[in-house]
Amino acid sequence: MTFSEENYLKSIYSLQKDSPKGVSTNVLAQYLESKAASVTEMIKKLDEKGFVVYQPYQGVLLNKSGEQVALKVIRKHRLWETFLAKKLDFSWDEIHDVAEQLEHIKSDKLIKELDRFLGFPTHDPHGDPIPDELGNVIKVEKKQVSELLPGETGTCVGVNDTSSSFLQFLDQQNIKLGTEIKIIHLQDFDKSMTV
Amino acid sequence: MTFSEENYLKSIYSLQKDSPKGVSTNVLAQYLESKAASVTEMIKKLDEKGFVVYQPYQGVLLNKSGEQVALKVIRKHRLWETFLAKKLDFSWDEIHDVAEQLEHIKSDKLIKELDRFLGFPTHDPHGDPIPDELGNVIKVEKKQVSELLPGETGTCVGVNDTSSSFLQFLDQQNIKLGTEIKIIHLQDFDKSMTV
DNA sequence: AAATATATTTAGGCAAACCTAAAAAATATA
DNA sequence: TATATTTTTTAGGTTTGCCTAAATATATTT
Repeated sequence: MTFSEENYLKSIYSLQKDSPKGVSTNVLAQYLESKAASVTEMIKKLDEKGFVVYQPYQGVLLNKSGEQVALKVIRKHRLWETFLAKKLDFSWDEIHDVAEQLEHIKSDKLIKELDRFLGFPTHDPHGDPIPDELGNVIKVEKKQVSELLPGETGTCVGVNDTSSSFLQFLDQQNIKLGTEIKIIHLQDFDKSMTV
Repeated sequence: MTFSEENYLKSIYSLQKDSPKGVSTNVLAQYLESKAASVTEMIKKLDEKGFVVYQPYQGVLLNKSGEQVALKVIRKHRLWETFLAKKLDFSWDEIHDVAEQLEHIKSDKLIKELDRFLGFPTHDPHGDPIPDELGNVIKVEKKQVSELLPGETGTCVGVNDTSSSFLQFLDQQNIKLGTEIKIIHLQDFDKSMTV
């Protein structure tokens, strides 16, 4: 399993939730910052190897085996993100790029020991659940801040926009994971305030 | 700088101590478990890029720039080995293969933070010195156990043979880093005993 | 010094992963 | 439905890093 193959499987995993009939070549290419022709080539190979189901012009979906690989990579990614944030003083917006590299390290013992060292965390610093060794993922009910009404309160469990600028903005506002957010007033043009 | 290029520079660094006039193509090929033709190709590229001095048929040596890269990779390798051994319960003989992968992760902040997290270690679990950020390496006077005379005492600071079987043998004999070794009796056929 | 042996380089190939440009299929529009 | 547009695939190239086999240079023997 090469780095590139792992990245394809991980990307298909993320994208197939929104396109359950098949992830299109173009969408995948854009997500991977690659070209459609490269994607066609790779998913044909992944199909031959038995990780995905690919039907020309119909898009691609993971099968059981591909999903297990994707979940293992995601597990590693999120464990490393947790390590970087909790043990190494990395800030929210710095962990992703490094975890993107660390997730490809091959060593079952390493995953196991890292998990133990971190105290078997269930969620990463972005609030996303960490799949367990068997590939099971805990689902959390999430609401968008925009869905909250004035007076309502929620706990920040994650973010959708992971751009550096947005994460830095949150740090500046002292909004972290677990921070309670209360909508004090809602302007007509959608303006909310935090407590 | 690719993984492969880093491995070449690291290998040349290790080998050039014993062949200060130039590391031969064949020796390098054997060390890297590769073939002479592949080595010739790569060192020509590294020469063009300005990391080594290569003269056909005369072998290859690192220049300043190549040495700095090699030392940085070695620094990362040894910091990761320290991490695996001290924080993740990896045994002496298990750390090398994983560190071999981790040493190629690219992030200056990661090295810095890992160093701090480990308490700025000066030596790795094998007793080898960890180069500092500037590439300076502490030299330790080492003696071979075979150079000690009966009655003399020394402290174990490292091993030369890093094979699994030998490291397991040492574990079994309860010989660790820092273990004091005293030669009690020396048989004619070179047989020593520990205290 | 000539012949043989060894080490090194050159030449030509291969697989992975990417690319552009052209062809073909699917979808949308008139 | 026929035409135009978009999406996807195919065909042909490129780079990196590896290989084998053949050619060439160096080293060792005799």
